[in-house]
Amino acid sequence: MPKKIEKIYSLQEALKKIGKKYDLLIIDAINQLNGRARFNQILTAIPTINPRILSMRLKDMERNRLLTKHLILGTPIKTEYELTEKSKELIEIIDRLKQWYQKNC
Amino acid sequence: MPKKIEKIYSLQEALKKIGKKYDLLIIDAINQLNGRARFNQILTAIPTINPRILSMRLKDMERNRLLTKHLILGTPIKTEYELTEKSKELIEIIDRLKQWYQKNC
DNA sequence: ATTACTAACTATACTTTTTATAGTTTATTT
DNA sequence: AAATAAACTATAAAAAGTATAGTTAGTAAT
Repeated sequence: MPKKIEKIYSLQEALKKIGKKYDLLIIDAINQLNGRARFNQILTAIPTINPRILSMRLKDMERNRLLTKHLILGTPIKTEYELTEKSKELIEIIDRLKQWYQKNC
Repeated sequence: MPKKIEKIYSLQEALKKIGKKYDLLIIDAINQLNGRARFNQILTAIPTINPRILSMRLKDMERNRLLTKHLILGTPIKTEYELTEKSKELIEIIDRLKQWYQKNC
């Protein structure tokens, strides 16, 4: 997509990156867990998500550089997902969404 | 849901109101059309949406007081959808999302 | 008086996404 | 050898979204 047109659709494009049902919830959950969290911690923090979707979303968000995956060898092997600068910049937007809900709903 | 618990989940609850695929796009489209727009204008402004989904989303957003529906009698009969105060307060959040995309993607 | 036109939908069948639930893998501890 | 733990993966079913065509109501043109 050419640069000029990109600007027009940037909301649409932004939502392609973080507009799926659980994207912002995952970022928020990791943030509440100090910016770095394990698979099962995220699973517990979001009561309605199921492991299949979480796994798929994490993989996708890693590809989009919203998360960094860290393997912690040992037994059992552990994984940690860390927010990137890119996703940290969404925290403020997430907080505004919460404020909007508190005020209006 | 009790008030105390509500706060914890307010992102989840906020996304229930405006987290579906086209909700923010519809609000943005109407805003670009000066805060009030016709069905077919919105349909044209969002190239990928189809009339079935638009119709359903508009109905739902009206129920949630994100939009006000106005009937304009005449021939053919026209409808206009207007942003409410509640949805106007989302415009700033939408703009921040666009800025986030411009900066990071 | 039929035909055409327009806005705003609605119907139907199909595809994609998400859910629910159970099972797998790897490597210890007991 | 059996149990435990973390991080998934498999399968079938339900929900959401897509594509395309058709409906309704009321003029306006032929």
